[in-house]
Amino acid sequence: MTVVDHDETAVMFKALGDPTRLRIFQFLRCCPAQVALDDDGQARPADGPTVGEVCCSVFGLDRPTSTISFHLKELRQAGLIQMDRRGKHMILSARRDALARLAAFFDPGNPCCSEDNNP
Amino acid sequence: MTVVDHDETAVMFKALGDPTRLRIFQFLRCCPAQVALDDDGQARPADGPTVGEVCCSVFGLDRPTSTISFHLKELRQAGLIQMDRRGKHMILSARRDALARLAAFFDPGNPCCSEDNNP
DNA sequence: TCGATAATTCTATATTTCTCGATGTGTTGT
DNA sequence: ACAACACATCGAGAAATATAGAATTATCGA
Repeated sequence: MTVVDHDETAVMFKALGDPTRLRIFQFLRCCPAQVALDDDGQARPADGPTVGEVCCSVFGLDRPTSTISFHLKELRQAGLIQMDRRGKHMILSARRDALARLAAFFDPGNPCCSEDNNP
Repeated sequence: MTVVDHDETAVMFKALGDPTRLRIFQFLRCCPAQVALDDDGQARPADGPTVGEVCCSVFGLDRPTSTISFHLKELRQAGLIQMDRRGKHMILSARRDALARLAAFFDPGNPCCSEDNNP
């Protein structure tokens, strides 16, 4: 059984608790980055929305990129998104492990009363 | 397909984004209130943890009830919990519709790219 | 190397949030 | 009616957060 760390999970929820960040996250979730295989065999986002594109698509130019940058940092530090440099751009993508973790948190079949969650 | 209101969902996430509230919510989720049938045939929590019990179980007496009250109000206003008066006590319970909504939000099968979510 | 582009960091400010003690409200038992 | 109990609300203070503009870093192309 997966041990759920409440504090880490709370950080994720807090990150998603801001409407601006939630819109960004939903946008990224819906525009999955193409993946390419690394030299190591690791899958890495090879193409996808950039910071500017998110800023434009989600907010229609009426917000400075510094604000978006701030929110992207929050999402990244919460473990919700990944940012990979691609030349001058940064490629953004939602982290699937984060999505899986949150999905598991709300899974009705999840035995939440185990000692993992109620120490 | 259910239309997802981002702002309302963000309010839920914000409510769960505080460690104190997340612990309360998890506690309530794991201690489901017994339900009784109302005169109208409506199911209502008939028994379950009270404010004082939550305060004691989750925080071990080292917090004033006013603080817990503040967080319970946040959870209630976010639509995450229900509070029913039972004499001097308040019976607390996690709202199943909220849980279902959040579960649907993270459901991998959820077609998040529909116009519902990307206006 | 220089300029242009993309994005981050810095600084300041306004707002919100969390916390706690004191006070208030509602209910039960006597 | 009155005291005791459970909980909510109020008020204040400290801390965190969101926002935007200015300055900075990093990368690419000429």
